[in-house]
Order: sequence, then structure tokens, then C-alpha cells
Amino acid sequence: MSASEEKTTNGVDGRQRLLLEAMRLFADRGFDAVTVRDITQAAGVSVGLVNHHYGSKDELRKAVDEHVIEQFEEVLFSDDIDPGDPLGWVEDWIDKHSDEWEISVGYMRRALIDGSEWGSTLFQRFFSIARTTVDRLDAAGSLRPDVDRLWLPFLIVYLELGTLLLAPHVEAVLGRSGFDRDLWQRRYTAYIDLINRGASPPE
Amino acid sequence: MSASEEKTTNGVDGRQRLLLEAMRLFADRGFDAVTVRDITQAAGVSVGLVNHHYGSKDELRKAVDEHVIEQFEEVLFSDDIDPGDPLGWVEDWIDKHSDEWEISVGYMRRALIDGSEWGSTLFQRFFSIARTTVDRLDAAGSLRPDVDRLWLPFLIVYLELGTLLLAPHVEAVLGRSGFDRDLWQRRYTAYIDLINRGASPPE
DNA sequence: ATATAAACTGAACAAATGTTTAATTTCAAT
DNA sequence: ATTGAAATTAAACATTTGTTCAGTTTATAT
Repeated sequence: MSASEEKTTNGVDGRQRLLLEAMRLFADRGFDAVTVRDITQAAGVSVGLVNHHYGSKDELRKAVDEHVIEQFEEVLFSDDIDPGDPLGWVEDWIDKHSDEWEISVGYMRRALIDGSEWGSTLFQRFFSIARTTVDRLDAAGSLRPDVDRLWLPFLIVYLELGTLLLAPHVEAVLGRSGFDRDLWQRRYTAYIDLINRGASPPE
Repeated sequence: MSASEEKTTNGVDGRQRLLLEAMRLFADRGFDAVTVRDITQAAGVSVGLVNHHYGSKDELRKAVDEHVIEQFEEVLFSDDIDPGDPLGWVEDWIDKHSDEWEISVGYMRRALIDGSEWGSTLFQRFFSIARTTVDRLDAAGSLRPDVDRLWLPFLIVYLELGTLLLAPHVEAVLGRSGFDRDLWQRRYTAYIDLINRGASPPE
């Protein structure tokens, strides 16, 4: 036979192929809508291999969860996130993992909506960053006294996560991905500008 | 037998009971995670009744979709939405349908994320309102010249839909529902204030 | 080269699930 | 009261789906 072909495509073994295809399919259709046979077929392996490597479909889900979490935490939960630009990491990451970006965000989108545990963690992380940002601005005297300290962090999170949650709809309106570098940067400018100065002209 | 008891609880027939329970369960767990037997059990009827009245589980879903859509369109797609307060109707509606509010919003949340057709329609409706609002402000000279006309409508939609999409997470942080009248009103004030003036103090 | 373990296969299995159907009950009209 | 249609039931059915397992191949170490 040939050196590295069918069964070990790309030099990746069945175990990893299953993980990758499962991630792709879960992000695309959701866990329940994907069958074990869908996954094994996409990965080009037999049905039994899922249980051999992961024990069950549920355990496979957990493995995928952890894989996606690792990817996000690598950049999202690092200590050097700029509180002035909590989504700045996205730009770098899109360049690095452009092929997996769509999948990972799809996965995150579902996690934030379906009530999973990681969804809660993810939200809390974003909220925590937003609140820290607000606190620092406040301490530096960079907040108007009458700004609502309770809601501002939430509003900031809405702006950040809305960008990710609603990306498919935005893309449908714009005709292209809002993550394209130029659009993304322009969005960031508009976002910072809105938080700083609002949209109304000065008196 | 008694006048109106078991089989026709609340004077509602099996057909409508199925619709209501299906709506509740779909909003709570998602379509795939809910079995026909779950629905019939919750409605207190036999399994066969779903197919008798709706033909299939899928047709039942469509019926639920239409029911929820009707509820939303009644208020959301009416012509007299105040462009200055696109979510003003929520407050009235919460009072009127407080029991169904949670369910309907849960349904909407899923629709916006799962790529369904109604999700697109819903987003486009919100975006259209936001863009109209921005256009009017612009025409009235109420926008700074350097505000990004492309992104501002999206940012406004993020603020509005983020409120609805992330409501469960917000509730987890606040310890109570963000839809409680006092919190909701305060959120609205903060939201309008942010769009108008931003958060920074004047020079 | 041989032995041992791990990777992998695919048929078979059991439970879950949507659907069908024959029988029964309910209800309104005559 | 009788009839006929619609509502409702519950068992049976067919398919899907996660899982198991005995057998086979592949890889690794001795």
C-alpha cells in the first residue's frame, strides 16, 4: 500500500480525526442533530471507533469542549488582554487559526445560548473584563459621574458578544464577513468611539 | 363526570394544549431534545394525538413557530414602534404576557442563533429599525459628522439584542431578572445615555 | 521474527423515537 | 335517541441511534 493515505490521512490518526470532525459538525448543526455515524463517516472511520477512543458520544462532546476551550483560553484567558480592547486578540487569532475560526465561534455561539456550563464561564469572563475596564476608567476619572455603573459593563458586553453572536446575520446584511480585517478594525473604532463619546454632537 | 376537568383542563382542547406545551418545551430544551412523548405527557394526552392534529413532529414545530411569530409580530412589527425606543414595547408586553414572556424570549433566542429563517427575519427587522433611527438622527443633524454610519446601526442592534440574547447570564450575575421593571427601565436610560453621550466626561 | 498491545472494523444489539392504525370515546346535529 | 364525524387512546411498527463485541489489522518492543 501507499505510505500515508486513506486511513491515516494527513498523518492524523482516527482519534484526532474524530475530534476535529465532531467539532466541525457540532458547531455547524448542534450536538443533538449530529449522529455518531455522521461523525465517523466524515472522519472516514468505522462506527466502533468513537466508543473505543472516547467511550461514548457524550465523552466525545466533552473532549471537543475541552479542545475548543483550550483554543479560546490560550488567548482569551491570558493575563495580558488589553482592557481597553478586550476583543483585540480576535484579530491576531483570526490570522493564526483562520480555518478554525468559523468553527470555534460557532461553537462559542451555541455555548452562550444553550445554557451550558462553559457558556456561563465564558460570559462571566467577558463581564469580568468589562467591569474591570469600567472600574479603571472610573478610578482614572474618565467616567462622567452620572453614568450608570451597574449597566455600563453589561452594555459593553452586549457590544462585544453581539459582534460574535450575530456575526452570521451581519454577514448576510453586509454581503461579506464582518471579520474581514478592514471591517473588523473599523467596527472596533466605531465601538470605542461610541463608548467614549456617544453619537450626538456636543452642545 | 364533572363539567370541565381532566381531559379538557382549563377549557382548552388537546390540540391547543399540545401547542402550548410544545412551545414551552422547545423554548426550554430545543426542538431535538424534546420527544413527542415528552410533549404529550406534559399536555396530558396520548402520543397519537400529535400526529392526528399536526401530522408530524415537524409540522407541530411549524405550528409553534407561527404561534410565537404571531405573538411577536403583534407588537414588534406594528408600525407605531418608537424609533427612539425600539424595545419600548417590551415593557408593555411583559405586563400583558408575563407568563409567556420567558418562553417567547427563549424561543426567539434560539431562532436568532440556530440559523432558522425566522431568525433572519427577526434580525433584519431589528436592523431595519436601527438604521431608520440612525438615518433620522442624521437628517436631524443629531449625529456627529465623524460617527461611522455603517457600524452604528449594528452597534445599536447589538445593544438591543444582546439584552435579550444574554438575559439568562445577566440574571445569573444580578441575582434577579433584568426584565424586572425597575432594572429594565434603568437599563433603557443607560442605553440611551450611552448612545447619546458615551461614557467619557466632556473635555 | 515473534509476541504483545493498541488501533480499527463492521455486524449485531437494545433502547429510544416518530409514526401508523384499529378501536373507543366525545360531541354536536338530527 | 340515533347517527356520523371528530377527538382521543394505546398498542404495534419501522426506523434511527448509541453501544457492544468478537474478530482483524497495524504498530511496537523484544
